[in-house]
Amino acid sequence: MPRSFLVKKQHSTKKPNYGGLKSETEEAPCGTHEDSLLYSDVLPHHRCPAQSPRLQQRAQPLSSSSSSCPLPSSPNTSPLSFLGHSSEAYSRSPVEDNKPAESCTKVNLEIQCVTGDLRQRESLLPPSLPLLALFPATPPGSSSQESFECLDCRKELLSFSGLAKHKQLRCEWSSKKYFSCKYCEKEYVSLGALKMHIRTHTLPCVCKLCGKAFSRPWLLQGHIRTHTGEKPFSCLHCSRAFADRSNLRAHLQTHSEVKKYQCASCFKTFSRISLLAKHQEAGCPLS
DNA sequence: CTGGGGACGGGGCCC
DNA sequence: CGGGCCCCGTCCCCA
Repeated sequence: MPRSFLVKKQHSTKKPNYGGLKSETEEAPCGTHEDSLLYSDVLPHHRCPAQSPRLQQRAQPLSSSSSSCPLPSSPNTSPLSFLGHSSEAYSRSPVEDNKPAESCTKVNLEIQCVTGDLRQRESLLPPSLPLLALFPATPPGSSSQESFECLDCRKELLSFSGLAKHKQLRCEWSSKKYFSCKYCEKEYVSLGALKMHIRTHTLPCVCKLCGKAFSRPWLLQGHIRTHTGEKPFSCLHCSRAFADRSNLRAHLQTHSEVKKYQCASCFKTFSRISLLAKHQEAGCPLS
């Protein structure tokens, strides 16, 4: 599992300096803090068809140049900047400046999603660039009969109204919605999942003792136990206690005669899959 | 080198 | 829909 969002990134120091984190997030303490979802947090990446894994299969060659994807796709670029809106107004977040997060939550949220809906896509385009001009279903010179192609399912319709009706009522792909994270490339089918994921970027839960930031309250609670020394998870087989349930679970493996993870070659068992992996990487003598 | 503990992460599930 | 919790997992450190 990638740990790119881990706060702890200084491998050489056991006690990382969280001063920088504190300055950015201390005004958004967990528990009272509401997720600071801004426009830019939940606005979709403006993917051209070729950017979507699903759409990629059906992507048609729109153009040989990068202009085939006229919409901005960089997560660092305000998706609305090209619409004439103030880029700053839509891209600021607690991570990017030191404004109290609470002030950001007052922003009237406009949740959009990546969808195949023609009207929504069109609304994201500059008024000067009609959608059909960007994605002609009939390449110039290839046919005399003009048609309108659904970009999502490749079905061709004879009229614009037919295309609109198709997308509204019949196109299976057009009803699929995607919520994209502006900080990374991840996509989610629900807004709730995306909001939770965004917390791994914004890290709204801040330890008041050391300033370290976490994505979720219970992670902070677990961290606070490292300060207080509280160990609520006790082993039933010995006197040991743990601050973390996962660590108790791992500890319970040490009491087990047969460990959970077994080498298929020598049948030696290990309490952790990482130990089994090490055993196999080092070269099992019987393998 | 191995095994175990500590700290922490993300996704999913339930309420 | 959001919060809390659980599960599974990783990485680091140390004996």
